[in-house]
Amino acid sequence: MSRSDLAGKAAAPKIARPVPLRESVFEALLELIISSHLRPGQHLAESELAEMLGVSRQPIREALQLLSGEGWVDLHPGHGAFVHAPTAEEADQLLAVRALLETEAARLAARHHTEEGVALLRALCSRGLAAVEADDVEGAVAINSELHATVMELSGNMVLSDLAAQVSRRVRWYHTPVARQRGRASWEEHAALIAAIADGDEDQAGEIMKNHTEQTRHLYLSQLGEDEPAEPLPSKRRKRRAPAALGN
Amino acid sequence: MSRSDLAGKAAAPKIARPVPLRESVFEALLELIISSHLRPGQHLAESELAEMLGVSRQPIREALQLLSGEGWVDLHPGHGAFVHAPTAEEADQLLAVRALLETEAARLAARHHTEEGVALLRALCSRGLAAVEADDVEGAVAINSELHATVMELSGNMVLSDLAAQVSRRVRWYHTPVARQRGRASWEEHAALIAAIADGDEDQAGEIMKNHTEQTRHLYLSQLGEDEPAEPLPSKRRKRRAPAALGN
DNA sequence: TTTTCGTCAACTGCCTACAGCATACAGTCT
DNA sequence: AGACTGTATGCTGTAGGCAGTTGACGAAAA
Repeated sequence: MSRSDLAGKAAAPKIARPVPLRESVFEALLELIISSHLRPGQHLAESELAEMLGVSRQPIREALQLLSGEGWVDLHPGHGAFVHAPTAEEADQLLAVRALLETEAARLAARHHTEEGVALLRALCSRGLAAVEADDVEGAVAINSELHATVMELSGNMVLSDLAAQVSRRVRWYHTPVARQRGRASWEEHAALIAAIADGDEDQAGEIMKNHTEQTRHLYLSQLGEDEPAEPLPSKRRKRRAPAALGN
Repeated sequence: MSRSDLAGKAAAPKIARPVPLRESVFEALLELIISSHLRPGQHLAESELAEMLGVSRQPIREALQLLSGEGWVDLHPGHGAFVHAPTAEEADQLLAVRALLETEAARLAARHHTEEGVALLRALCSRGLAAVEADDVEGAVAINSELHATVMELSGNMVLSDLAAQVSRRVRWYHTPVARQRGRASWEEHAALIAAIADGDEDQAGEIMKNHTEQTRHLYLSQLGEDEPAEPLPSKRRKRRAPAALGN
């Protein structure tokens, strides 16, 4: 009797992770991409990567698929993988979508706010402020991410949260040191946001988050405009997958 | 010299598609999942699927990764793949997010509207209406999808468009025959939406799309409430990657 | 010189095979 | 009887290898 006949059993497997090789490869390649050791548009030969990382081609292939799913590389069937070439236009769109998702999350968080949730946010906020005061930029950035992620969690919409996380990861392409520039102001906005959430004031929370994210967006863009020499490819239209047949 | 040294070359390869096996497998498995031949929570043994489809495990693995990326299956490292167990809660969240994305798209489409775009929408709308009049449900559904996809395109935000497409595909889990129920009303809303877009009236377009999608959402949910025996678990908060324990 | 065709190297997609775990079962001990 | 442990089976993760195809380079023809 094969295990798959036990439909519905699906007892939650232990999350003791042997950390499959594919994930290490994923991390390694991601690091190479972010650090620009693998450059945008570059063709990624599986054999080459396999040799470079000392593994076989199989884990490489799977890691590439994961990377493709998050938008780091483009997979062209029969032609291999290419490092995704980010454009200023795409960055703008990415940040706009992120703003949209986060704004909605803030509204929902305000609607469903709980004691513990607000307490958690407040704790993060003061930790973040402390980090800023101590000039601990790395720490502040980390806490900032955590705070935003927490707001997403508190929205109660897991789908929204997952999507936002995905988008946020992609923004890492443009890892300009924006956080350094916002400093205190950003954390004051956070405090105001938390207050609005605690009051259950949806509109206020949404408005604050909107301004907050839009401001980050403008900062990113001005930063990009400087050091990005603009993309060589003029934003080619991607092939479309079959549309989802569903009714409205 | 290896080909990958030619960074920046990245000439978009011809999209002459030999249709890799992995994609056929993807389609086949998706069909099996949607048709409930593979049931939610079921463990998918690679060897079994491989034998069933007459291919080796490799394309199966890759197809499973693709399916995982779109939320159809859950991958648990070291434990294999499980058919994702959708819940009413998730459906609600999915539809809420879709409404959010489509509403924003409608606003943007109104802002950036063009002659051709509006003409395209009008054509689709009348075709859709004709299909409804002719009781061609399948056709109407297809045209409806195309119309919504077109609005997404016209928003000019490719990231937003892709994300919405992804979400819309996931909604196919809940492929209740909603379209049959909305009928004419839906297409009248479409017409109003197009008029607002043509006028460049963002707020109006956004409002119409919001109502439009929210209505669909309510219809879906009421439908789900009926024929879905409702998930056994009373909307348990999802753990990190723990599978939805189904049918205990 | 420019164009076309043939040859060739390299790469992708796929298959087979093996090692390491995880789960299930049976036998043993308390 | 119940709990525990050893064993066996099946599955995943990975390696290695082969066939088909793509793209590039160079030679021959216009």
